[in-house]
Amino acid sequence: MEGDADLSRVAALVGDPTRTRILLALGDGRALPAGVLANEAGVAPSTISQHLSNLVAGGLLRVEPYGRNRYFRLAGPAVAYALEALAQLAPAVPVRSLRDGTRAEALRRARSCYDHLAGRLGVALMAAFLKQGLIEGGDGLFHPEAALCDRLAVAGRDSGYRLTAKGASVFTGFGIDLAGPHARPVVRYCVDWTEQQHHLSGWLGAALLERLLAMDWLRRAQRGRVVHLTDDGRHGLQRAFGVELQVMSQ
Amino acid sequence: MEGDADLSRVAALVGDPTRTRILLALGDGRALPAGVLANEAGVAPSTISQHLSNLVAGGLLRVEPYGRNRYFRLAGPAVAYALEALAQLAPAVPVRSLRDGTRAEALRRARSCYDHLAGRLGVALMAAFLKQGLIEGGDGLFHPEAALCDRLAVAGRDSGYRLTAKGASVFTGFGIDLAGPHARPVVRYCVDWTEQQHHLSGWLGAALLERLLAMDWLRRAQRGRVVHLTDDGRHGLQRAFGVELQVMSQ
DNA sequence: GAGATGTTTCGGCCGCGGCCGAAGCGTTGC
DNA sequence: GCAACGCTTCGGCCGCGGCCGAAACATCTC
Repeated sequence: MEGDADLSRVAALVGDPTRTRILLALGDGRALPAGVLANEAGVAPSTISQHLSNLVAGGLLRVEPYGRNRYFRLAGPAVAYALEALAQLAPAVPVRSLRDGTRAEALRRARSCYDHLAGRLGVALMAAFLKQGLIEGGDGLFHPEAALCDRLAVAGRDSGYRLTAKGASVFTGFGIDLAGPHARPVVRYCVDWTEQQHHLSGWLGAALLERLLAMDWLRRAQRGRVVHLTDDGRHGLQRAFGVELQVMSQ
Repeated sequence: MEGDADLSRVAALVGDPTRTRILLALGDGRALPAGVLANEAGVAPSTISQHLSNLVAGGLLRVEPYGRNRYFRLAGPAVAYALEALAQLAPAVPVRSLRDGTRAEALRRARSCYDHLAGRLGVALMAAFLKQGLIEGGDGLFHPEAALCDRLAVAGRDSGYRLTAKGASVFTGFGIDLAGPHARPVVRYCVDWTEQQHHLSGWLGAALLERLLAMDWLRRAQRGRVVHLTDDGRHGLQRAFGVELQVMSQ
């Protein structure tokens, strides 16, 4: 009979308007520094700081210090699920909650993360690249900066993954020009927030997304970070990289 | 940008310890009067009344007046899902949340509702009885008292379902003695809370559960309302009533 | 080092909201 | 009818917690 106390404490954390704004701002898995969140929530830095420390103490947020900034993000998919479940209960417009439900699903399916692919599609591509031997490595260690996605790419360290000779040839054949120096590491990875697995980022990740959009294998949604896989794209990715995509269309 | 206000309002409703106790007390779909809830939560009647009216206004609870009592229950499965999702976030013991998860699943699968069967098993049985012509009728109208399960069986009105001649014969052959007067209607139904479909209650519902336990086709869990279907039970129910039970074992 | 920027800690103000007891209203039962 | 019971409404008390500004702390830049 102590579970109720925990439950209400967690719910009370979500139940403050300012904290709700914080959680929703981080709802898609981004990591944002305290100052940005203060601005977004419309409260003083001191206030946001207290809220953030409460949310971290309550296990809803994780904090990743980086330089003089501290980046906050949702502690995991379970937090987002809880937010979705609560949003279902909000009266508001039932139509909107339905549309938002499909939008959330689309976001989980395939989205852009800064400048590269994320979601189930991003994870599936990364898995295919490894299986086909286009990329190798991955030391299994936890690289904290990877969780921040490309946001901090310039400052990042070795990702643990390397492009293979076969990979260089295949990607070149795919229309991606690998020659010349690049301002940032060619191969990096992020821990995909919804899938909890790696997806490709770095220079190659960005070039790949750009190329897929140019070929019309992917299309950006009008608003937001969702991308849609076209029929050409589904067939093409399977032929080019052996990607197995179940119900990935649309 | 008004969704956050709704979300935080709902979360704030859950985020009070007393209200959490109310919600958890109703967590399995029961309907309880205000006085019982006041007792359970340990607050004065006036206090519980305010909480209950807030919860109803917030769409988390439904109220069903009956006589001089007012019965409260969760507004729907979505509320229970949200509570489960929040409970997942409660730090506590991660082991416990896993066990509770399987317990919640078992509860959804098959449970006793007062003195008869509910959950997926109860709904599947009801469907089989209708399909086999053991019971007929069901006028499709909403009978509010049905939602209260057998708690109010004595005071209930006509359920809309009738036992057929074939049904009388089959149930008699199954070892249920239908002869003689019964203190309450033989056939009644409840709106199953997790499945949102009808399951059998009334005198027959109680007699059936009793018989299934006696035959060791069902076993009660040590604690709580969960019942487990034995292997004999799964095969027996399929043979006797043509019940299709997919992954119902254990 | 000095200054700029980002973040946290502290102290104090203030309002929201939970709590109770008393009184009011509706239903049931004799 | 009157009494008992269940629940709600009202008024008032009180404490928790969100809010801010000021100051301290940490980190990067020059």
